Amino acid sequence: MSKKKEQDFVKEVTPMEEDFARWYTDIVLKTDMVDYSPVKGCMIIKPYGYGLWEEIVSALDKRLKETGHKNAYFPLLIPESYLEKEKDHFEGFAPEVLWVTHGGSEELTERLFIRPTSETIILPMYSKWVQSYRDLPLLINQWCNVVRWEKTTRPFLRTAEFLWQEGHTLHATAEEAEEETLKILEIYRELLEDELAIPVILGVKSEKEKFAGADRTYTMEAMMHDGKALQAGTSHNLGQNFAKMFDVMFLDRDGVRKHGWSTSWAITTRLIGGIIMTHGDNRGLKMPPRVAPIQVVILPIAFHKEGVLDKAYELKNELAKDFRVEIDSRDEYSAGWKFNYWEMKGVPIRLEVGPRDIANNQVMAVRRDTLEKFAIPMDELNERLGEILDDIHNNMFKTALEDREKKTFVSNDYEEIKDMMKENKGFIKIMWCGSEECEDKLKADTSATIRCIPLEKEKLGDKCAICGKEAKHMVVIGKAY
RNA sequence: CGGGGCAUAGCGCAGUUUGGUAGCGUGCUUGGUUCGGGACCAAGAGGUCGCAGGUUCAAAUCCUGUUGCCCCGACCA
Repeated sequence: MSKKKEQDFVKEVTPMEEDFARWYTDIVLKTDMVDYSPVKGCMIIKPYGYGLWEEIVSALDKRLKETGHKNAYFPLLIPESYLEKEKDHFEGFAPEVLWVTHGGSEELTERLFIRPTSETIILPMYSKWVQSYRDLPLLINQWCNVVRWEKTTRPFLRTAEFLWQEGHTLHATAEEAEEETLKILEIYRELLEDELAIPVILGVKSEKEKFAGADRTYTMEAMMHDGKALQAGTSHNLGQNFAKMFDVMFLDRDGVRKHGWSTSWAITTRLIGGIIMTHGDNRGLKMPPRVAPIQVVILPIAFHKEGVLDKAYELKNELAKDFRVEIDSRDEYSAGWKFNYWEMKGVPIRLEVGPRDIANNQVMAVRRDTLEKFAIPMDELNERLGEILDDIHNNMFKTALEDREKKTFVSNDYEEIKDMMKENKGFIKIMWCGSEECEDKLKADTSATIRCIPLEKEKLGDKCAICGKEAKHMVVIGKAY
């Protein structure tokens, strides 16, 4: 299809080559995922955006339950006095904490803050609940909202209030805590790659980039269309740091009272931004089939003609047994308009049913990922659609992976690294000595950061690309959201 | 938090320079004709010009303040 013609179809969306940020905003608003709210940085997640979140939630929640985690709910408000014990950790969050000072017109005797994360309220509870090694491990997760009073906000990517899950576990040994941290990282990888079709690089954060109060932060990093990195989820091994802060102790087999070993881990509504910026194109969204709120949309064609509408609804009922399906029988829009509308919404498969199809006992199908159009015999429909959805998933993953590979470079020449980052080409794999000085220098010179030290090690040389001293790790660097 | 831009009908914009009856496109409503890649005709509805002060006979337009949104940087999931 010609450029010009393609433009006409999607006149509501700014092309991403022209202005990536604007493209993102257009998509997010015009596909009815969010709206702005009267409070800065707070977004309204509309049904189509929330439907996607619900699918993400259910895919992850299922996996967490299968691995023995239980959901609970802790309060939104935390008393100020709970901060005393964790001053260092809290300093990281202090500038973006929102305070509650009044109940009605009366000033509270003690200020409350709205959770930016819940370690502060959860760990003190654990210290009350845990007495013996027999109480461990404690594997709790909560789905909730948190508030971080951010200055610069963008829908999904950075909002003052966002939805997430935060897991908080407690273990009897360091080994178990480390094992848990890695197990969660693997679950997150499955969620991203097998459900959202987003390829990720698993790795460890540098000392500088890790969560305040963690011994070790594992991360998964994804690459967006513009070559920037999105931290898509983190899993922290907190060691005994928080247990010591909040006196979380248990009596072990050997009769000795010990501090527990804790972990925490989270994914957020930011993943929706990741889906948009990994898969979207100038026609709009491409929903990964396994979490798409609508997997199949049926468009009855020329449905004033006898039998068409009945057939379309009959089809819908049949498909609803296996898929999330919707029918668009609005009379006030033309077929062509609806094609573009549902493509912008990113629905993976569109089915057209018209008089000609009914006569041939078939439907016409169009894939959102390839825009291929083909006929499917009516009696094979459910089976074939299942296969096609899988194929769309695989194709989207493959395309995203190829895109990332294309924008991933290797360099050990600092001048070249600076030049490449100036053009924001994507990720660069470099060797690093491990010093914070080099990390700071890189950031000052290029505004890129060390995204992670990948779990898959590679040796690209002996010397740090920044200072030339002996290298310790291969790291992936990039500009981040 | 620094630097820049914007705010007028649901959405996109003109009008602001030079103060003087609130406009256009699209969408919306009603009726009709259409219907396999953004259809057409006709008639309608819709606005305290972001908010608060000020100047003036008169303010969308000039002045002051303020809020929100967007973009680029520093901090963060």
